[in-house]
Amino acid sequence: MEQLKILVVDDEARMRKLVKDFLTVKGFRVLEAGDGEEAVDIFFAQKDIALLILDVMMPKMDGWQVVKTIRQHSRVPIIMLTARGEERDELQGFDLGVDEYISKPFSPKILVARVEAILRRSGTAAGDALEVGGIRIDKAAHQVTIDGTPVELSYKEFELLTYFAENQGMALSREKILNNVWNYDYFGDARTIDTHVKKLRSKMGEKGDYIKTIWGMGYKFEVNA
Amino acid sequence: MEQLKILVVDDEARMRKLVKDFLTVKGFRVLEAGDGEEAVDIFFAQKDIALLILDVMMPKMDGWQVVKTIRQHSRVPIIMLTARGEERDELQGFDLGVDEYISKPFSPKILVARVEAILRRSGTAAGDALEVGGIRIDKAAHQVTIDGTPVELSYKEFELLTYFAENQGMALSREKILNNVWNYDYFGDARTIDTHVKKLRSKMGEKGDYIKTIWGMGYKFEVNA
DNA sequence: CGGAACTGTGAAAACTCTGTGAAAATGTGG
DNA sequence: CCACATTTTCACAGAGTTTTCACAGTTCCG
Repeated sequence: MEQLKILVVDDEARMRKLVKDFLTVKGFRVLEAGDGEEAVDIFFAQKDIALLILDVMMPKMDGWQVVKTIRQHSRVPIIMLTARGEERDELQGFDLGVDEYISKPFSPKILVARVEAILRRSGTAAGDALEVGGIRIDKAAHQVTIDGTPVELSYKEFELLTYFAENQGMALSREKILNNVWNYDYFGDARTIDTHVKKLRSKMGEKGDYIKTIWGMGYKFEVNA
Repeated sequence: MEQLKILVVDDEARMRKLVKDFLTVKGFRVLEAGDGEEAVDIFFAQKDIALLILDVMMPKMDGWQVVKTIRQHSRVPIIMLTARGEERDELQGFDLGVDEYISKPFSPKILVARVEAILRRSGTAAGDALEVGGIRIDKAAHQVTIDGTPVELSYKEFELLTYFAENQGMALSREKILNNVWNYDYFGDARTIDTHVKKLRSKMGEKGDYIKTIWGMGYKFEVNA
C-alpha cells in the first residue's frame, strides 16, 4: 500500500521529531520543513502531500502566510499548531481555510487521532474510496464506478478524473492540470487535455456534465447543485 | 442559495437554542433533537442533513451509540460536544468516525468556525472568498455569486470585478486598470474598459451601481453606505 | 447658454478558445 | 515484429469573447 505523505512544518527540530516519530509509527511518511518558505517549496515540488501540519510562529514566512499561499492552489487538509489557545487566532485560521487547530502543548495521541480523522473525512485515507456525486473512485483498485456500474477508463483518464474529483469546485487551469496529472516537465501540447476531457465526458454519460469548461481558463469539476 | 441543514442533538433545550441561534445567523437551517433516538429518526427521515452536532451525554441513547448507528449508513460529518476534555473520550470518538470534538464550555464563535471549516472541507460549502456587499468572489472556483445567486461572468469580466473588489473605495484610472487587468503591454483602446464595465453593471443587476464613474478619471468600486 | 470633453451603449468586426474527429506517434504484450 | 490500445498532435468548424466604432447622452466650465 502506498504511504501517505505528511509535511510537518515547525522551526523547532525537536518538535518536528516528536510529531514525526508518532506519525511514522502509524505508517505515514513524514517530510519536514523548518520554515514557511521551505514548506511552500516542498509542497509544490512534491505533488502528492496528503496533509500539512503547520506551526504558526516561524521565521521568514509565518503559518498564516503559508496557508494563504497554498490555499490559492490546493485544498490539501491543514492542521495548525499554535502556542496558546487564543480564540482570535483560531478564528482567523478557520477563515483562511485551516481544517484543524491544535494548541501546544498537545498530546501526541490526540494529534495522531486528528490526523487520521481528517484523512478519513477527506477520503484520502488508505482503503477508502473517494466518492463524489455517484462517482466512486477506488484508487487502490484503480477502478471507477458510476452509480454502481463499473466504467472502463484508461490510465490517464483515471488520473485525470481523480485529480478533478480531489479538487472539486476549484477552477483548474490547463497548466495546473498538466503539472499535476502529467509530469512536471511535460512539454507537449496542453490541448491534449481537451481530448482526454472529451473522452472522459463521453465515458461518464450524463455525469460528464460535472466536468465544466471555464472559458479562457480551464476546467472545473463540480457536482450539480 | 440552498440552505444547508444541520441537526443539533442535545438534551438541554437551552444549549440547543444557543447553538441554533448562532448557526441560523450564519445562514444554516437548524433542526433539533432532544435525545439519541430522536436524532437517528430525524436523520434518516430527512435525507439531506449536511452535518450533525451531537452531545455525548443524553438519555435513551448516548452520543457514541448515535455515531455508531449513523456511521453504518452515512459519512455525514459529525461534531461531538462533551462535558470534559478527557483525552480518552476524544480518542474513542475519532475511532468511531467523529470528525470534530469540542469540549464544553465552548465559544459559539469557535463552534461556528469549525462547522464552516468542516463543510468547506467536505466540499459542501464554498471555499475562502472575497465578499463585499453581498458580492462573493471565489477566486479558487472562479465564480461569483450575488446574494447567493451565481452570476455568469466571462474571464475578463471576472478579472475586472476582482480587481475592483480588491481595491474598493479607490479611484482607479483607466491606465491603472489596463495595467492591472490587461497585460502590461496592451496597446488597444482604453475605451474597451467602458464596454466591460457596461456588461458588468448589467450582469450585476442593482448592485451594478457599486461601480461608480469618476468623471474625467476612471472608475471606483464602492459599496453604498 | 454653448461648446468641448468625456462616458454610455448597441452592434459589428476581429479575435480567441474549445469540441471534435481523424491521423500520427508511442507504448505494450504476445 | 506485429496487432492492439493508449496517448498526443493537428486542423477545422463553431461557439463565445473581446475590441472597435459611431453616435447619443452627460458633465464641465467659461
